[in-house]
Amino acid sequence: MKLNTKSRYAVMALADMSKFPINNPVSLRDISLRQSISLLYLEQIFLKLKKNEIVKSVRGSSGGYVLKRDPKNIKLSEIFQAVDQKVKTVGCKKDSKKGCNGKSVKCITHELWDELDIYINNFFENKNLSDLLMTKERKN
Amino acid sequence: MKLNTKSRYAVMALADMSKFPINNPVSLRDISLRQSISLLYLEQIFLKLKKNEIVKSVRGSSGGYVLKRDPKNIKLSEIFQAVDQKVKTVGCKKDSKKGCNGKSVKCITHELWDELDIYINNFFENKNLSDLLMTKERKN
DNA sequence: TAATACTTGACTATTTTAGTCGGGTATATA
DNA sequence: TATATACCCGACTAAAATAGTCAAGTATTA
Repeated sequence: MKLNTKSRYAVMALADMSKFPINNPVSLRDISLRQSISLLYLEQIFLKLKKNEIVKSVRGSSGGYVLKRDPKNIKLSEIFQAVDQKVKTVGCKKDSKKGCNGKSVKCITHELWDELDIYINNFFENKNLSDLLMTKERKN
Repeated sequence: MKLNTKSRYAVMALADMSKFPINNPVSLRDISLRQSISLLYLEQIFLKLKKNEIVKSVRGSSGGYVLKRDPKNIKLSEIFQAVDQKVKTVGCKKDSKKGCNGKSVKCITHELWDELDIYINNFFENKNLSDLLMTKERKN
């Protein structure tokens, strides 16, 4: 059970941005340097974040990306969805009336995986970007 | 974020076994047929479960595998550990005093991933094999 | 007009996953 | 005691997913 780098980097990059005054464009180059994430990879990730209305872009020199909303209003679950990281622990379809793996009955552990999905999603639903910063501040 | 088949099959197979009287060897062939899991793959999985003292084997004709403990006392977290499925959502080492990715500081989201790991592990710590069967019975 | 920075699709190497294969050994029962 | 059943185990492999890179742009500002 592992998180992929895309989601991890997305959260890291957005957390990085949150530390700067809103409306102040932050360039991917800077994020790349500060967080040690490949610039080219970041570009890929931010396109998705943009499409999903989490950030907006400011083109041209001294441009960059800007959070589209207050960090308080950006849930981690949104970020994950944006970068295609579904939290879907197994193949058999969630809530499917039909069975799993083409059979006519639900697999014996079906309810368990459904429950797990909900449980994990819940974690991300209840955390927003500003929560991350607060934790950080308390510690240092 | 996805569960691998090894852990899923392990739980499915053990849940299947739990339905039979304890001390009655259940053959992998039967589990394979009932749960539609490749026999050869099951063998791989059960070797691990055996090494980790979750089942014991009865060799020879009319042999099979037997749960080593009451289903009530087999936590899902044990099963996951047995089949090498660490719940470790990211690369940076849990609780590491040093930084992440070879840097001297913790990555900005480090605490978050630690928290997530604990959260998920908690789910598996608090569920045992017999819980699965009970859910099943309530529903049918 | 040069430099900065976003835009986009296609491509690729690496790693992980999900198995299979082959050749065993042990034991019950006919 | 033969034989079928069932566990044992390491090595191998195809396919999919991941984690990026590359090339060739466009927009904007200093």
